[in-house]
Amino acid sequence: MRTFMNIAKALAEENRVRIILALRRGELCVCEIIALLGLAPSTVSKHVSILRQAGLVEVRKEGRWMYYRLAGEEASDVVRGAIFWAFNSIGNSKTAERDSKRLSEILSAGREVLCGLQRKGKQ
Amino acid sequence: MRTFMNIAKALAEENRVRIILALRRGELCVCEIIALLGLAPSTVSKHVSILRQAGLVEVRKEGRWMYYRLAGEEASDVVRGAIFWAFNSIGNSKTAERDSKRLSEILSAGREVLCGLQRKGKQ
DNA sequence: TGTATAATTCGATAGATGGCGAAATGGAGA
DNA sequence: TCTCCATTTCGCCATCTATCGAATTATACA
Repeated sequence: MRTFMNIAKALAEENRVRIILALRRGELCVCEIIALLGLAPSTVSKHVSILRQAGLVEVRKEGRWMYYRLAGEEASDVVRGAIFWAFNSIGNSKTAERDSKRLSEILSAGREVLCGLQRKGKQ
Repeated sequence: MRTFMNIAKALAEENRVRIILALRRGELCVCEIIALLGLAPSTVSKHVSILRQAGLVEVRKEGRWMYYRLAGEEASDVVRGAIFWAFNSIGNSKTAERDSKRLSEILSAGREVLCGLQRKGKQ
């Protein structure tokens, strides 16, 4: 029950749900999520932390950057069920489409622009 | 998105989730839910109201009593998906079993005892 | 019509939560 | 080592929410 409640609480906030939806495309670093949601870095960090504690997302560290991704097939039934429910319910919602478009712009600008020019793989 | 968020928020509270689980057995009147959860009537009323607004439960009025039941097959995908996710995730949890046992006791005592002797269907 | 009662609504309050900015952390590069 | 910067943690504040008791509503029955 505790696990389920943690996940339900994690999903009970729209910005966190938007993060989940945005991660369908693949992993994102924090600064990209910040750009998408338009929130303060500390706020976004808190949100992804809650999603991580709930088991909905996983994290990979690369240098100074943290890359978040959706929990995969190895995740528990509860987690996969939650993600399935969310995608099925709002995967095609207006909000999801708007965010998807916005995320395309953010990513097409190049991660170098967004996250600093010093980044590994800059051009 | 609004619909989904309403449901997610409704599920983000343990007492409300316990109500959902308890309703698997069939409809319950408010006083039975009160007995199960051990909360004040006003609190329980608020909870079922939130569940109803989210579309997770439906209500039937019979005299002075309100009978709540789970949303049925005619409900939207979002609603049915939420209920499916919850049952699949915690239908067999310790909490669910404990509540189920407790509910058996409550119901076996007879609704007349719990909800008043004046009730239609009394012996 | 009056009383009793199941349920809801209202009003108040304590605790949880989302938000930000400032400070701390940790890794990359000079 | 020192500096820079992405991210996180911390402290604070505003808002939301769960809870209760009191008042209200609505229905059954005398």
